[in-house]
Amino acid sequence: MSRTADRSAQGEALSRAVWSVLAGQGLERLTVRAVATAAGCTTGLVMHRFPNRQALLLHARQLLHEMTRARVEALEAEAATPRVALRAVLHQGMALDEQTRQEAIVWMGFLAAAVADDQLIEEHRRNNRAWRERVERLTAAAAPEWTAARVSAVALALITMAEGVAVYAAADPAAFPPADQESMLDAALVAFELADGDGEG
Amino acid sequence: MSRTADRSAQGEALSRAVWSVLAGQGLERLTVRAVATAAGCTTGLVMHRFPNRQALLLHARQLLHEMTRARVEALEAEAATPRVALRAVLHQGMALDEQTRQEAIVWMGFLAAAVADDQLIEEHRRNNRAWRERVERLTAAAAPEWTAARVSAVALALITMAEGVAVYAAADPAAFPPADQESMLDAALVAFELADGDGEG
DNA sequence: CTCCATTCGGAACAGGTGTTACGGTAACAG
DNA sequence: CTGTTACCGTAACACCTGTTCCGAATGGAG
Repeated sequence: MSRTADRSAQGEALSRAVWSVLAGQGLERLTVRAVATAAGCTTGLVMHRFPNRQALLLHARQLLHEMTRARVEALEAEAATPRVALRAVLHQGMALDEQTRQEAIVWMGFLAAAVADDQLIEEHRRNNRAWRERVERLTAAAAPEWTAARVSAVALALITMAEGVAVYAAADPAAFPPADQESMLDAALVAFELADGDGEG
Repeated sequence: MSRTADRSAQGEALSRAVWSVLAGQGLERLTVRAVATAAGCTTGLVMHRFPNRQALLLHARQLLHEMTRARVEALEAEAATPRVALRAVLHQGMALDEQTRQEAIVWMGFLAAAVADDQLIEEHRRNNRAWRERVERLTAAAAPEWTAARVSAVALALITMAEGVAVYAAADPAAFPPADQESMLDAALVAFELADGDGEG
């Protein structure tokens, strides 16, 4: 049965085409024809894979989440300590190279599209809450003596900082070079007493 | 000469209509007709006030910046100490009520639109750099003994945190209530030793 | 009042949009 | 080989987009 494999492979290719258009031309030019051109096919194929444009966007959004989730879990698994894991997970969310910069633009494009799309906003909220819980869990593991309230506040600060700087750097890479982002992250981890090397008790 | 006053008043009314559509219907439905409907006029008036849609969006973007700048400068002027000013300026940037929540959505919408619009992205970068310089100046005043590098890193952390949480809360108000945002901000200010009441030397 | 300039509503236009339906074609079963 | 089936490119469809343009109001000047 190579048919289902082909179908899912095509779905992934089309989702990547959605990301490509979203990153390169913006939400306003994210048309079915632009996606088809980016994927090297025609609108016919697109509309045979997905019932409509909304479903195409939703699938691309879900696949983006799934890929970042896999990447983050790999980083978490190979980290020696919770603090290393926390830093690695936050680090990968910033816009440090062209790849992550485009991801930030795409993430923002989906968020802007979600304003008028119930399914997309629901997907965003589900993913975002899972993301928050992950960072809260890592923060709690990195500072076991903290209260739940402090864990929540600090985790929220770290999350919004990483996502915020990713969006900032995506929109103005020259003004927010990777070194600035990293020194910001490390300054925050030190300030919150979450840097590797701090006492943990 | 009530004509120029009328013109600028109409320009402002149309810009507010742009914000309204952007906040309520999203970037994809931000059409000239939708703006005209929101402003209670026809497309004819819109196209007589602005040469094209791009100029309309740019004016709305500039007006948004001008209003937030005025609000921030008023907060800064009435603050007793640099630390109070810093907190107030960061505080107003979060999404704590319906007004600021919509502003965050509009800000994000403009940013998403700027991906394919050279003038909008230039405007965003100019405004963003001015914003960064303002917070760096406030941070330096709040912690005079710091090095420029530390001021820059901490200011960037505070900026991205406030803007990031605004976007998060705008997209999911139930998950990020004002209390969470404020405790996050205060936790960060305490951690960076910028809270009112800390020693300043 | 007339005359004129300005303003703006509304229709019209060309082009682009999402979506549908029709044919051809390639692969596979017999 | 033939017949069938799934697949997908192509061309249409109706609608919506930004923009242009014409004519009708409006209001002040002489």
